[in-house]
Amino acid sequence: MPCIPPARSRIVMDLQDALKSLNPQQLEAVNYDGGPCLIVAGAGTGKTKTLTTKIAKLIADGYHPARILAVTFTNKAAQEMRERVEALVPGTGNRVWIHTFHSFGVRLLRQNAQALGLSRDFAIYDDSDQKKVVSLILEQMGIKDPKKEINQIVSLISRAKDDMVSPETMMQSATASGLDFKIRAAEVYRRYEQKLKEAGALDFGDLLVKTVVLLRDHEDVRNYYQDFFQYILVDEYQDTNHTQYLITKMLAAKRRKLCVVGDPDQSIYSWRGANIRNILEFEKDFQDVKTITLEQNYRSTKAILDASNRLITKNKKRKEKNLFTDKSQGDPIEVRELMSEGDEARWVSQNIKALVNEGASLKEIAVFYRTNAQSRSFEDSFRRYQIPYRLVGTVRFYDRKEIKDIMCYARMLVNPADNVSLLRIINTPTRGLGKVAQERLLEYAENNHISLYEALKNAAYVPGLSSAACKAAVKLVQLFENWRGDMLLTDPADIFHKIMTESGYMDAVKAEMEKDPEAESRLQNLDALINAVKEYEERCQKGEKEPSVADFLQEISLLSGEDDSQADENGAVTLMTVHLAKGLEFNNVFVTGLEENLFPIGRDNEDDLEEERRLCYVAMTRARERLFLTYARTRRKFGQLQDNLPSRFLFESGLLDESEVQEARASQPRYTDYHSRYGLYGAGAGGSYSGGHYGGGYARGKNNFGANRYQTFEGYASKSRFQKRYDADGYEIQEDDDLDYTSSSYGGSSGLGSLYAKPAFSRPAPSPASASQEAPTPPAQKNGEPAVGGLVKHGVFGQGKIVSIAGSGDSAKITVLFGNGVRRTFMLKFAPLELL
DNA sequence: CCCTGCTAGTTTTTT
DNA sequence: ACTAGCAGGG
Repeated sequence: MPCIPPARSRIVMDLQDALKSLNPQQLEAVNYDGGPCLIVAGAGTGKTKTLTTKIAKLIADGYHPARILAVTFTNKAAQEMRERVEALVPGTGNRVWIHTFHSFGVRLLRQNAQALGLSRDFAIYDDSDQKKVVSLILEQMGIKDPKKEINQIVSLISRAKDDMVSPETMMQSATASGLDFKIRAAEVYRRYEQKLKEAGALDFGDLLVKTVVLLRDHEDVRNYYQDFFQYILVDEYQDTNHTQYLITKMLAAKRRKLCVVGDPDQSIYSWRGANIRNILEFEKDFQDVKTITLEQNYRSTKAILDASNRLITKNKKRKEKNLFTDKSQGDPIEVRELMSEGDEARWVSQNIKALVNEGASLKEIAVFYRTNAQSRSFEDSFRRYQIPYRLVGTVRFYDRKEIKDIMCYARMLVNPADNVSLLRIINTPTRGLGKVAQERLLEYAENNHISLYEALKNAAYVPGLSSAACKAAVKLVQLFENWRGDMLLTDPADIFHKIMTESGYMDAVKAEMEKDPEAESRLQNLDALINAVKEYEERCQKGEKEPSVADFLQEISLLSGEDDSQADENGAVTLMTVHLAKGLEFNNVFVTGLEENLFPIGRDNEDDLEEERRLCYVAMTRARERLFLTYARTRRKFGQLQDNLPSRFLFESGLLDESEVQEARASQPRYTDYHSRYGLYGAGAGGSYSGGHYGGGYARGKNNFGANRYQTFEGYASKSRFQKRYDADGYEIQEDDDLDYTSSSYGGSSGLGSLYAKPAFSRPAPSPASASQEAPTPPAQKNGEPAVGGLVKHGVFGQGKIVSIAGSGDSAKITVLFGNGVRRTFMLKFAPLELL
């Protein structure tokens, strides 16, 4: 966890020491034990420390650890809080209820599944599952082009749930609006709820909605928890949504022992349904609120704090608050204009190198950007400069294909009605239940109001199902029934292992490795999954609960990327979106892409702009010592080159001066001019340039070559202390000119079609050019039966030897090793081979 | 069943 | 610019 350097977090402090180390406001927050309490904690003001100390103090004062509820924003934050409480009051860390709202919901819903008519082992659908459901519904509704609407509708449904809007209510307002799309969306929502119910599944939103319903409609349950929780603490309150607000309010209604902590200036999740009003109006929502503001910042230098403060005061809708620090002024903040995103990445890389030379540790360096897409240029550049990095929050472990596949098998075991999961793996690995068979089965299930799995069981009665498919179905059902029996006898890790092997999945991956060595990582991931299950089992042992597949599934479905990326954070630069940076801190921070239309990203109303500003504020306030801000004058978006202006946030924070920029730009040639002068641009590129009339060049490269050289001209509104580090000729980094000719074709008008100019080191083409000119070859099996070891001829690949023949009938496959080393597998019935 | 080539969507952020 | 997902052909 980068937010607390290990050296510091390992200091074991007892409660008395901790109390002594607090400032008066923090101490007041810790000691206050009256009614509802709002702690407005600015960036870097020791919020987590205050919260954990407060929990420890409550316990010391006689509150029962197991009857304190602390809600955090992420699982990772929950974990951290747990550790810190444990350090302060040993033996209690695992007893306090420390959860995210979602995992708290899971816990409550499991405990009270009966009251809601819910299975304890409900499945949890993530957004890809949601999408799948919506797409099935749209298909059923006969929408012609369903793909277009899926994302929009999923998002509408999720937002509706955040606000406790039912399908019926949504339909009413849709009808009132008269908009076709809205009416359709409301109808999809209704069917969606139906489908989830049938599948015994809850989506993320449901975890909160059902919790509200449970507490609201079941007086006994409500009473029980209102009494049970003696104290409730909610962190990151500025990012709570309406359902979370309702849960908080209901739980705290009786005892009124509620403490919420947050910073309105760091509210950055409105797009996910978070409602900043929750914190702004806390004092109206609850009577006799005690408000404590933490304003002393212990994190950043004065320079950093001042610039951040200047920026955030440009927001109109905020609670007045003025952070101050005892720290020194520190190094000036560096703002740097670069010509392109490639340049930006390169500049950042060079500065990272410089920082490291000065003794900085890589793990104390972070690069932030507004959109995930921006990570790419940094990754490229870091690889060239050999800077180790870790990318946070992109592909989650549990989102990887092979993991999801196996998880879907497991989900089917726990919950046979889970159609979405079954659809995913019904033919993975391929077992003869292809598209047609799936359609028949789905149709049958739909007509008879049974689950897909039931249909599979009744395969023999499904009209139109081929006998082969029927056999395959019986086999698959047998697999599932066997595993289900095994679940009673053996532990989850063993079940997962059985799934992987007995389903044929392992073999399929291994077979894939023959062709594609990359597949090996999939095997490793599967191995990692088994390990994860084993770790889970150990956790259960410690917590003295019985491990089960169902429980494991629920636990991991709430994990995000950061939660399981603890691997190898030592000695690596951190790359992440600004959103993920919330709550973290680093000695050295680069905030990149500070351009209009990117950061702030194009949003059209004042509220959205204010949120972008808060986002920038969050980014800047992550830095302890050094802060670097960069923007690129041109950037590629959707493959189009765009000219951008520096972000208004640079001006608002007083770090850049309008006139400074204009002056510098007036005296400098434009980027595109430069290229035209050097004739680097080919005809194909012209269209994408603002000028649009540069012709006559040769190739269209990625052109950072030119951009890099350009830096020798100098003279921008640069305040870089590092600018002199460029070599006099600007060529210093030999390998960094990504002028590659592979990425683009010669101008379309040249008539060369798809011929690419490959660099010398590219892989040799598998098919000889001469062969590709030949006419299609006649079908196979002209003369007798093929046999292993026999010789064949292929129109493109030439002569080859039969390596293996697998399967029989229509699905028989033949693998041939050709003279040029190419190995190919064909369907025997289609193979364009001639027996020799 | 597997490969290829084409198209469309992506790029705002995610518990 | 890049990719995933597909239709169509072998």
